[in-house]
Amino acid sequence: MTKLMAASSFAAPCANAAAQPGGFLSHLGAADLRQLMTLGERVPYTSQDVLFTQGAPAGKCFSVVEGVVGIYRTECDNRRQITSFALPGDILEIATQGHHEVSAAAIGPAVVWEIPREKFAQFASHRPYVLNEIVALMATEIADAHDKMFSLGRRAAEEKLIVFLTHWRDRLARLGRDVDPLPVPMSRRDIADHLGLTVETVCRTLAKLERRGAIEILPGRIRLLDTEAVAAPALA
Amino acid sequence: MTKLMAASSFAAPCANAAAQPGGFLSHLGAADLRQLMTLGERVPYTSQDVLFTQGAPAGKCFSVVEGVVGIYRTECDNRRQITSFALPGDILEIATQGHHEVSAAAIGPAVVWEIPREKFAQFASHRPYVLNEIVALMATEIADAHDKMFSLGRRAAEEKLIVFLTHWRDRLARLGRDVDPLPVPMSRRDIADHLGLTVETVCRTLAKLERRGAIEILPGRIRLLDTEAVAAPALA
DNA sequence: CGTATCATTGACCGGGCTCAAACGCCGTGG
DNA sequence: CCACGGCGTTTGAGCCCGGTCAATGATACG
Repeated sequence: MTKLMAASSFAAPCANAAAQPGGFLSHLGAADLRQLMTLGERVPYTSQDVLFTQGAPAGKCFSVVEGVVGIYRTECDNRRQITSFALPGDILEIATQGHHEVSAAAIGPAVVWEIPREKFAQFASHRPYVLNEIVALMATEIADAHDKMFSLGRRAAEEKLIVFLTHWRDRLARLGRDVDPLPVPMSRRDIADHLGLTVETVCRTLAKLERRGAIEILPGRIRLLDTEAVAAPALA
Repeated sequence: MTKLMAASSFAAPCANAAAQPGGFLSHLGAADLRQLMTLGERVPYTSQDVLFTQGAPAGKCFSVVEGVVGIYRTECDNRRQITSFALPGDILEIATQGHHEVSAAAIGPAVVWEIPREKFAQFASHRPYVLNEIVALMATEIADAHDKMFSLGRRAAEEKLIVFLTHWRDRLARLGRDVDPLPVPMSRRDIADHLGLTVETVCRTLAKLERRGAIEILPGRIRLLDTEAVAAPALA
């Protein structure tokens, strides 16, 4: 019933695609990928490290290689809204011009592949198909944002949690991870700031779901039991 | 204190850029624009008309020419989240592949320029700079989405209203509209569904703001008085 | 003039927030 | 090795913002 942060389980090497800078640009040829690698560098971060800050000039693009990175927007330094959790293969700030509109920080240990904006622009300039990839990527990012806006504006606490957990499970599963006891590396505060709730409400709602037999809370993990039934009315 | 829908004020021709299909592609040459025009068509809509529906196959791109178009996502047909209000010059579903992720409906009379997806893709395929425009456009759309997520998750009702009104004013002002008595063509329900509130809360909060002297409620319009002072702590 | 829809206001309630305390885990230093 | 303190989690008590239900007024429309 208590917490025993098993962060290492998340920094574990992943067997598949995302180990390269462009799990996203998987449509690129091997030669392109190799050259792209040389233009950027792998940067390791430890828990809570900040990759970039809202308002700062945007000089690089980022791609998560290992771990989880939280993307968030703050105001007055007290209120925070985590807009997404980036996983290996996800790209950050690929089209940001000028200044960062959001901040990013590592949730636990992480490795990020970083490339200066000009170098990437130059690389893409004579590879028109790369732009198409980027457009497709941004389109799915926008679709995700719409989903989250609906959740934030129109779902109750319990439904927010269930949808969040099932989506999180689906994303990890798509990366080939073991999700039976679903790893939940982010803190209760992170979850709260992502769903527009408070820490207390997150704890209470999770406890309620556990009492009802919908989930089982383990240290650093959550086992999803009959969320399908509970979430049925909650799915699109 | 009551409502006298002055929708016509919003269908009024606008003097500047957005009268063309691509207020967005304003960087295009005149020749390009003229050809683009011939590939699409101007379609008039009346209030509440649906442009496209979430889940339907996406066959066209849209660009608002006159009026306001609400973009929304629904679930179970009762809950609705309006993710944005599109104004003249705004592009809709430009990069959507497959099916629409959202629906769109006219808020009052509107004129929309529509082009089949294949035709636009063909037009853009040998004009690489068009893709760059699209990427920039989507980047600002994503930044807007982050703003809205913050509002939905971390702002109280009063702050949501104030921020919404000031942003709306700024957008209209950028289009060269008269915003002193700020036109508010959307219904209270639309505003509620955009801010994650109920109709009653929107009414009550607006009334409270009026009582406090921050705004003045007129039929179809709202005059912003000292929102600067009230909104000061609410701005980023 | 009757009807439907929207806006507004009131009464009431409840979900989620606030404040507070207890607990477990971990790192630190004696 | 253990005591201590800090941090994150959990749980309780109480309250308030905002939702629900309901009634009234106002407006557009047929």
